[in-house]
Amino acid sequence: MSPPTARRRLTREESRAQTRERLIDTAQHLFVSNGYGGASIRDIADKAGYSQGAFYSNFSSKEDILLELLRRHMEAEAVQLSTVMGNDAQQPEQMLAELEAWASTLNQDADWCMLSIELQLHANRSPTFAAEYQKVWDRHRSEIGGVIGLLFEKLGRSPPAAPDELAAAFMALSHGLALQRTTDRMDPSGRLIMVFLRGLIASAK
Amino acid sequence: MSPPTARRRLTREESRAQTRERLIDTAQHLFVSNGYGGASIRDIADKAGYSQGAFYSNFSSKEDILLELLRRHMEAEAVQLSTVMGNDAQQPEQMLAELEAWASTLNQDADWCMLSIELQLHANRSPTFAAEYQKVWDRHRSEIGGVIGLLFEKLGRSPPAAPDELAAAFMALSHGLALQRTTDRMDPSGRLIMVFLRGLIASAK
Amino acid sequence: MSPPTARRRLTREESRAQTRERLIDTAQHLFVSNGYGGASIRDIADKAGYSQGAFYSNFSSKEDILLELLRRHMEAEAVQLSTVMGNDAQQPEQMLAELEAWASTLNQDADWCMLSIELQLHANRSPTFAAEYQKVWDRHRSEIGGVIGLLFEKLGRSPPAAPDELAAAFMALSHGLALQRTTDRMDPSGRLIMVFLRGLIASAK
Amino acid sequence: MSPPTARRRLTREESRAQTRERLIDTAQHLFVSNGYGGASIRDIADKAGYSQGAFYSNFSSKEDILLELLRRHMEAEAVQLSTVMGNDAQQPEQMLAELEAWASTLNQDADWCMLSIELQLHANRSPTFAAEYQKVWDRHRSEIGGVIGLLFEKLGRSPPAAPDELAAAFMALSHGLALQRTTDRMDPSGRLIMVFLRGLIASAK
DNA sequence: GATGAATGAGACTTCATTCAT
DNA sequence: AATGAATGAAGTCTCATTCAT
Repeated sequence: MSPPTARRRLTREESRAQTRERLIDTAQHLFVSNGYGGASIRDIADKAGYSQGAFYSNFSSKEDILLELLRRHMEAEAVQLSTVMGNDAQQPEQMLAELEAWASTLNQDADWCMLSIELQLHANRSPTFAAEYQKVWDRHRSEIGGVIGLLFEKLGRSPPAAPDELAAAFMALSHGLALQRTTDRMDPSGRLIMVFLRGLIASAK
Repeated sequence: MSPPTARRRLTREESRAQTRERLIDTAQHLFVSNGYGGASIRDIADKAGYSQGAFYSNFSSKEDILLELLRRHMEAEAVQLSTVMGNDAQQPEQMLAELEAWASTLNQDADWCMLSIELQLHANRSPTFAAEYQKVWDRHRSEIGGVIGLLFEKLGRSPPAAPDELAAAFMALSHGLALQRTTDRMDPSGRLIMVFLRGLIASAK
Repeated sequence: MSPPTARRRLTREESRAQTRERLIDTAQHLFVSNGYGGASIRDIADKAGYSQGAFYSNFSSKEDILLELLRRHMEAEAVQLSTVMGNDAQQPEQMLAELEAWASTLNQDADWCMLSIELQLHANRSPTFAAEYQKVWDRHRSEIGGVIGLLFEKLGRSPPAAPDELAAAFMALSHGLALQRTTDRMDPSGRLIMVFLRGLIASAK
Repeated sequence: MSPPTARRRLTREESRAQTRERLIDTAQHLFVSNGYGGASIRDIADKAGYSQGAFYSNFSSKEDILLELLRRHMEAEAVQLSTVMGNDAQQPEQMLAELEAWASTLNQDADWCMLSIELQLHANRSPTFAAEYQKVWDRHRSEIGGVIGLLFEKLGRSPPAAPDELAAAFMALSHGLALQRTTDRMDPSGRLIMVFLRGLIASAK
């Protein structure tokens, strides 16, 4: 009945998905700028253009939407990493170059890192959330740890600490730097991360 | 004035100071465990053993007590650093040893780092607070930056990034690691910081 | 139209009737256990296995389904009473025995009485509902009153109060006792009602 | 400073007590007319002339104020009963006369009985509340049971059911009749209760 | 200096109901 | 006939803050 070229009216499922998506986006922005506790559901719904009830027909609670953000965060980070580390037959120089490319992405979106921090903070406070968080976190850390281990292996050197620990340290560095970020200052996160990584390599035997 | 043997009744000023002190201590604990937003003034007053009114007799607002915590935080960190870096005629080996001692103190009290994070988070959200925070932060960073610069100087090498940036990075690392801390896992913060520092030195020319 | 051997697909009307029936049953259970105000339409629909929309396809409002329950309640009580009081040429002893049988049915289903109470409570609060309720109630009371009047007549005694009042009192007694019912205590409603009835007869001249 | 004859400014305690009292009174009226579930804390506070916060600085929850009403209800009923049954050396005729006086008080305040019903209903739904309720209820029932037992003893007859059961039945009767009460009809509760009581006596041997 | 009752705004959440699908 | 996403009002409760005592 409606011509295929015209902007089609959304099906019910699409419409629901759109609502969900808008709420999730808005929630992310507000969690980042006001913190999880500081962002109210009223604000999220209002800014997304819906009623509070719409929020609750899409999410069971405030924590529920944070869980959804956690899932997406993890997924996106995994995708990002696998994109960077795509070709498996690599020279160490290539790996370093790609790591540098990856590190520089961290600069782009401070929001992204701030969300990590909010997730971590909330995990420290809500046992329910902590359980989910731990799974995601452990997996991500061990993926990065794998990359680091591989790098040192290809360089024929032994890493100065367990790869997983180094992975955690790099994430810590990145989060800590995000925390320091102000709007008026240029952000050196990516560069500093590489400085530290080169240092580790230099000190490895 | 009061007989030395009897338990002296506190003067009015001492009593007031005691109240202040107890409120500050309690506030710190609660800000750390619940976050600034998650800690209520009623909780602070209750747990400190006072009424809400007592809080407002000593502090003008919730942010006011956070400012006081900020001041003390800065002061304590300065003292800590100057204790470690006391003797100014030092060999690089001594400096490293003392830095290691300092880094290990960071393990001791996760609360300390979490407070840093809460301060930083609140600075990102409240312009009033941000102004005060920036002063303290800049000063502290440049102090640590000084130590790092001096270290490289004594080693006769040039640091792989501006000393202030490196200082910020080490603080970021320490905060990021504190954020990861769970009760059940041993905390490798101090050790990792030294691993990274040695890396920097190794890569410096 | 449909082959008699196969499980016949429900006609549209039958299907609708089934939906209605299930919703009514579920509503009754929930009104009884949570009260009219405490039972939500979402709960009713969910527990009945339908959507909220299905509810509104069958009933115009929450009060509407309560009205339907009222109608059925009245009808069922009338049937119950007429079953018990079926043969009109009776001896007083027979009547008492049959009343006893009837009274004992009140023990069986506390839910039944609790529904009466919910209906009465809602009638006290909603004028719309009260109008309908009053009709049903008056009719039921006068039916029971008729039985009581007849009993005393056959006994050749005059009742110690207007039969309708006595009827109301017996219903009150039964409802009040239902209200006291707890799961862990055996319910003496039927027996107590007979004790009171025998008392009335004994005191009548 | 203020003359003793002038309307004195309330002390803090008096003021608090006044607030509590007004909230309790208002709550009772609203619970009776709208039911426990139908009365909102907003309404209670508003009609009492306070903010919602004032409610919560006097009661910890909605159930808490219902518990307070329960306590007062019990106390008042105990007082009422002991007033009626004051002189312990009584003739049966006196006792009956006094019981009649007591029964007639039940007519006065339908609200009183409706509150009983709300208490009972809520006890059937909230386990927390049920525990408290049971204590009060058991005690009250056995007090009335005592009076009934004594009456039959003085009459030299044995009651046609356990005195406690009879007590429960009379309370049930009174509650059930309260439930039937409408504004436009005169209330025969007291009279009917006496009719039933006389019946019991007449049928006792 | 300290109290804590009271405020008013705002938190999260549930509800009866509507309406496009 | 039935769906269920969305609404807007209302629910219980907590908060930072004020002020008479």
